[in-house]
Order: sequence, then C-alpha cells, then structure tokens
Amino acid sequence: MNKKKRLNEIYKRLFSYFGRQYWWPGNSKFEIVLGAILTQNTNWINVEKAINNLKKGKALSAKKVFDMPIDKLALMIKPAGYFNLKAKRLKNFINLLFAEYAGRLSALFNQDLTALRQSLLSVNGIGEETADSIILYAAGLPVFVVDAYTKRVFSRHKFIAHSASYAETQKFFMENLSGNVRMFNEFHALIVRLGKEFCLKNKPRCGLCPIRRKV
DNA sequence: CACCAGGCAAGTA
DNA sequence: TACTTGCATGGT
Repeated sequence: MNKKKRLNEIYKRLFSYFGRQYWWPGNSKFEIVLGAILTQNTNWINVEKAINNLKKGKALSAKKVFDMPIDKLALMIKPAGYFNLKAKRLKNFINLLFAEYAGRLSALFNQDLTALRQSLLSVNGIGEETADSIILYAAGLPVFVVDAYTKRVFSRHKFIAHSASYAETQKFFMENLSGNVRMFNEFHALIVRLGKEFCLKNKPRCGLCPIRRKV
C-alpha cells in the first residue's frame, strides 16, 4: 500500500477508535486564539485554568485584554506557565488586532489564507503551529497543523524524514489527505489525543514518547 | 527525585 | 543554516 492510502487509513482508524474530538475546545473564536497562544509547550489542563481566571474576571474579550495592564494579565494566566512571556505575546497579538483590524477578529479573518498567515506570523510570539491552529480552528480555513507529536509519530513510522521541517511535514499531509477543513481539524486533534493516551512510557516501538528508544 | 506538556524567539557558531 | 537556551506552572 502506498503512503497516501496508508495515511488516509490511519486517519480512518484513529477516527473509528476515538471518534470526534470536537476541537478546538472553547466557546468563542477569541477564546480559541488565546488558547492557541497559551498552550505553547504547555499542558492543556493548565491553559484551562488560565482561561477560567479570565472568565471569572469577565476579561475574556479583545477589548478587556487590550485595556488590561500587562502585569495583571500575567497574573491571571499564571497557571499556564511562562506567564510573563505569554502576557507579552497576548498583548502583541491584541495590539495588532486593534492597530490593523479595529479590534475585530472578523476583520482579521476576512482575508485569504496566505495573507492571514503572514499577518499572524508577523506577531512576535506567534510561530507556525500557533498561526495554523488559529487559521484552522478559529478562522476555519484549510491548513494542516503540525505539532511535536505529528513529526514524532510520522517520522518514526517512516512517512517523513526525521529531519523534516514544519513546512515539509505540513506539505506531506496536505498533499496526501483526501479531505479538507473537517478532516484537518479532526486529524490533528486525533494525533494529540493519541499522544495523550497511548504513549507507552519509554518502551521500544513507542512512536509517541519523546525519548527515542532503539527498536 | 526526574521528566514532560497541543512552542517561540534570541543568541551562538 | 543549524543547534542551544530561557521561559514556568502543574501533573505523573
């Protein structure tokens, strides 16, 4: 079986096993954008605590975050880790949103995928994965999100080179998956679900744990 | 105790 | 271009 068929078969099996993942968790596009920045190298449980702090403080809106002093913002998102850094990153994004898009996500998202990606990447603190997460899960445009699990699993299973870059990995998925936004959404979520639940804890042949063991 | 979690940018060679 | 390091809380 060729790579393309195998890749689509893997998606089918993951979906059959785990079912729909209902990503991105969150009740608004703004919450998704914040979550995307807050979850950088951080457990989602900790991100939820940070978002709950903002909810409890009735601060979960672009305007509220824009008006909030950065020190106060940092304190509220503390459970998400790297809180000083992430407070800056949130501010960087919000400042662009107000400077260029009148504080409206709908205005930011009202451009083609390439232009939107460039806009997001221009923010200090938004890299490729965060940008693509926002594009796919908040703007609903077709881009495949690549994360550490994706590279780890699919390089160890020889779909891509171990040295594959973000762009190369993304290209492989987007050129070989038969589906579109719906499938990109579910596939990335399923890969994360797989990583969360099925790492074999450093056993040989585990394609999920971060430590590379000889097989 | 060690190690990791849905990265990113800045510094170094 | 290709590493290395700082950032930080909370769970296992």
